[in-house]
Amino acid sequence: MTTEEKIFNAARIVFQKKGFAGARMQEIADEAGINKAMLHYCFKNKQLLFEAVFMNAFSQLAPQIKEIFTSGESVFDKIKKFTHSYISFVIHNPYLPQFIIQEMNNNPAFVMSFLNNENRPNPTLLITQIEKEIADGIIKPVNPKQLLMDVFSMTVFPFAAQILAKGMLQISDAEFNQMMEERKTSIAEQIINSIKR
Amino acid sequence: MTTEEKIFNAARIVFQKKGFAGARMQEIADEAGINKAMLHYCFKNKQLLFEAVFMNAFSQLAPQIKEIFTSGESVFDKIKKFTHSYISFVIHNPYLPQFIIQEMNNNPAFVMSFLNNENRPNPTLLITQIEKEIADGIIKPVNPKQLLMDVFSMTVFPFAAQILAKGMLQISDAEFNQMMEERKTSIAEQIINSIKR
DNA sequence: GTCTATAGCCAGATAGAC
DNA sequence: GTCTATCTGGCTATAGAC
Repeated sequence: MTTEEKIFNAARIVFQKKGFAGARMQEIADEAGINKAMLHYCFKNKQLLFEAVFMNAFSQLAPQIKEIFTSGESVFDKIKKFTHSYISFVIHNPYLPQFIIQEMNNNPAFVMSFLNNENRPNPTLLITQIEKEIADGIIKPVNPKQLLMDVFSMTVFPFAAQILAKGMLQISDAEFNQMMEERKTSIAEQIINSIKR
Repeated sequence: MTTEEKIFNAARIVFQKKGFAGARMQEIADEAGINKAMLHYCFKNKQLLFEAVFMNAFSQLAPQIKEIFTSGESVFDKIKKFTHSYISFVIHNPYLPQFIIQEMNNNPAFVMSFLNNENRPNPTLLITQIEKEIADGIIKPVNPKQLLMDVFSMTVFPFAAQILAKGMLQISDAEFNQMMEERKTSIAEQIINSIKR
């Protein structure tokens, strides 16, 4: 593993746990097992190191969103695939959702820059598809955006609010993971069941 | 409005927007329209000021959780009441959920201290009640904790991930509020519909 | 490329006048 | 109580030896 990779991985851990403002360059250096000066040698400054980490985090999740937004399958299949692939991935990167949401709130301007480029996932096609399947009598009449909000909510929230959820519902780490395994299929089942004709 | 109240309100605004680590005492003082030294005169230090704000934020939401956890109504009625009252409140305090979730992640140890006291909302009774209504044939067999996770997810997530959700689904502030109004009733309808016998 | 030492700045906190 | 001025520590960033 190159020094740059060691720094990058350490930075990911620290930034995801503390956020941009709370992270300390010294802590990242310690985590990487190298000297603080190397961070600046490799990544110039804190902001650029952060942007590298954030962009990487975002790019790991974006393809799955893009898939549900643009693939040619039926709406039901898309929902099934999304919940399954998203949870499968994020169960091994449990701090990613909260990290992204947090930094979006703390620094919306910066983040919007690459939510507004032409590569951002665009829901228009999927919304049109939902409207078409409603017209075809496959799906009950629903607000397509509400449907998408439901899917994202049920899938992402348990991870984004992980500590709160564990504390409130009094569930252990093991039980949490077990529940998320179940949700890979149960979320799609419930939603599809409630909207199918 | 007393000076203390001016400071407290300013602190709430800044802390909720920037988080503990990102907030600056100077910014809070400017927001309050008073001098930085007054912050320390009134609240001793940044940590204590933050704790006052956080505890206040948490105590505004806790009663609604307690209500669903302990009141004597049916499970269906509880779900209906919770989604309605939670959204009604939070629509006027839209940064509260994200604020609480963020600081829980950044500083779990501190927050757990008052999630672990005897006053914390305890879900045990509600879980028992759900199991009873399942045994009575009112509710289909489901994992009670998954059911609660569903309710919280659908209700809280849109606010917690507000900026992300607005960006992804391309919805304006007005449209967002309109959607949340609909969700006051639609969430409960969908969930109840999917679990009732 | 990797380190030590340090510059320079900024934010939290305090002293002290009024 | 409210202010101005200042101290102090810690953090980002850099200079410079090896």
